[in-house]
Amino acid sequence: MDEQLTARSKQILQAVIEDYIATAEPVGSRTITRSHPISLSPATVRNVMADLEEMGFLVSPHTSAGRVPTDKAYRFYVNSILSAGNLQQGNQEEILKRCNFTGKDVDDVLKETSRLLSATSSYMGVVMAPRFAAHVYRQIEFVKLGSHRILAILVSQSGAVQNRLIQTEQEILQEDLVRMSNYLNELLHGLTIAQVRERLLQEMQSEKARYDSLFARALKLSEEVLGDDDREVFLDGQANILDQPEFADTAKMREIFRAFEQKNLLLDLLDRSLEAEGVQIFIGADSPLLRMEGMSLIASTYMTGKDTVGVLGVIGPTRMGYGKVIPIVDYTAKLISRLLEVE
Amino acid sequence: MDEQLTARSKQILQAVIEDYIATAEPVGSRTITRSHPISLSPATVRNVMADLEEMGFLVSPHTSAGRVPTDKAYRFYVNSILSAGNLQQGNQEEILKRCNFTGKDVDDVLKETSRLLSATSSYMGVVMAPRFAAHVYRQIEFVKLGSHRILAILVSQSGAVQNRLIQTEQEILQEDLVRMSNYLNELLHGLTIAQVRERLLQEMQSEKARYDSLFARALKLSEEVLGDDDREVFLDGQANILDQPEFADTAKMREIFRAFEQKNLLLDLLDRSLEAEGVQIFIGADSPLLRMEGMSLIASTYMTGKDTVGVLGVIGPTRMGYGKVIPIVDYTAKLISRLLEVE
DNA sequence: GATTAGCACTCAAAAGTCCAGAGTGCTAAC
DNA sequence: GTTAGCACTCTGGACTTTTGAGTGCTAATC
Repeated sequence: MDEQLTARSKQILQAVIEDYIATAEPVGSRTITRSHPISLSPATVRNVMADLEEMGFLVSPHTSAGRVPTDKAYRFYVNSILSAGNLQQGNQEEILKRCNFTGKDVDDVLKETSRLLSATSSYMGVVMAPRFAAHVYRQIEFVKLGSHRILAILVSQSGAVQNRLIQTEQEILQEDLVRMSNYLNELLHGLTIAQVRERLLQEMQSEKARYDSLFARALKLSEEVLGDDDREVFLDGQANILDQPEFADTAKMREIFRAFEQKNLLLDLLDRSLEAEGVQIFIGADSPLLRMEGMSLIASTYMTGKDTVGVLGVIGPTRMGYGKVIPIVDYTAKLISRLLEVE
Repeated sequence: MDEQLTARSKQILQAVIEDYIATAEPVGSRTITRSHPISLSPATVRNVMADLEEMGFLVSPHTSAGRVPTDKAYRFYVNSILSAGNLQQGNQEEILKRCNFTGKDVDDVLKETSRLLSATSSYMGVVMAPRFAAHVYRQIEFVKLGSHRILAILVSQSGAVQNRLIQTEQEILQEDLVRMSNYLNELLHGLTIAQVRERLLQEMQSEKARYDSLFARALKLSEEVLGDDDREVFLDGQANILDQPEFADTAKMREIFRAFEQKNLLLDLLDRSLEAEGVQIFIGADSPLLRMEGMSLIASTYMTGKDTVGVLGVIGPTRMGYGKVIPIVDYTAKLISRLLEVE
């Protein structure tokens, strides 16, 4: 990947990228020599830039404008320049100061986290909730609301709650409901929700279900609570991208908002980041969603205990303050992991 | 309010408003005579329009543009022209087709409703959830997750669920938790959450709390679940307003998004609609939020049984298709009321 | 007396023109 | 290898012109 760039080219590439990140304007040879401590004349810089353009790191929007970094340049920047230690520190206090998670349930915490990410990065914050299936079963509870209406509440070990309103055909007695949940709590204790699902299927075919109709009905009810398992995504700070000059044009903006309205595109992207651990960076063409809109994603997985369960991150323009945002995402992911572990 | 407009002026005012709603361009005398079946010459229409301007129903952005309806005109339109029966029907099938509420809990239903409203109106849909305090207490449940971690779950009669993670200082035994919830369920049965709150305060001062420490602790725990009672607001379809030509300019757009990011402004506005029953219309200057952004709100209260509990509605530009949206809001409110009643 | 035709006038938006500035590539000198 | 110099290019902003929709007024008409 290193493609033998000389130290000088690297330095100049870095200068171009950082100027562009700061101004969102194509940057020219002159500007660089002024704003960076490079003891070269503009003419020399021009030569180097021409080479970099040749190699595909830069493009000029038209003959006589400055040059703009390509996705390839950003990738190189992130991998070879930033990782060499140019990451900024010191947002940790800000993050800690902003987060108040006390007494919230898991979903609220994650929602709050997306807000936190967007506020500290000033781009969009995104959090994908753990797949419910990954949680460990803790308890099921049936609350009778009316003669034919039951509220089923499923609680996981980590405190996530899923509830569902169920209309029943026959009336079920309160005491039967209690017996049912006792059945189930014993049967399902310690399994993950995914395992629970399998187990229910098994049991429904079992001898016991055949002669014990109450048991059978219990299985059926509990299956309903497990019904859907769409992952939730929390997205916050859309308004932030309005401030990015590259999206000033209305048509562009509309496209972006429309794209992010469909959370499934976003889900696909986040799903991919689940595959590897730690911080990952998707730049432009890495994903259909991002490519179209000229955006990047900095994502990190987070865990409960030792299981990777979800992804959180920041979405911004490719021209994003990577040096600042990467540590933010990294730190936040660790914070959430720690939080979920204690729980 | 009728301010003696002649039938002809009314007709012309209506024409101006409807043209403007359709095109978002100032409308001139010529345009009207062409697009409406009015057997008058442009010159005559001009005279009438001049009168209407005098009366404050129209303004011209500048000398030689057409004219634009004022808020006053919209109000007149909504009250005196539309209510005379120009409401369109026939969105009911679309609404019914789009809504799938089966098996969702209350919050999900309301969220889905805001989506429904925005999709059918093509403006923004907004739903304010019932104040939790208005719900009737049904049951409280404590689930022990760890030695010092308890999940408290509060269920209302209508199936709304509120849960809270609580860190305790001393460990509480499972069986004590069961006794606690039994206490509370008996004590609080049939009260509204608001009453529950008062009752808890009373009880905490009582004799019993003084000598029965378990009881006292139960009270304290349950108080925590009641902690916050911020009303939830679901807002959907922000992207829709991007399509409105009057907001094409980026600065305007940004303003709007920022304004709606702070849900408290929205809450204030919606709170006001709670005061009266049925469909209400706020146009521009009626509210600080709307005035600034040139928007209107069509809202309706909805109920559970016979209690007004929440508000839902549509927010769009003042130049909004009132004739279409009013019935949508009305019908949706009734739909939700019916749904919550059965529950 | 209400309605209409005619006309001079106004103004904003669109199209056209011009200019300055930033930038480039190339060549020749250092 | 580096740099100075120069001719060339292109965009964006300022300024002007044109166009067209619309107005208000007056005088003629129904």
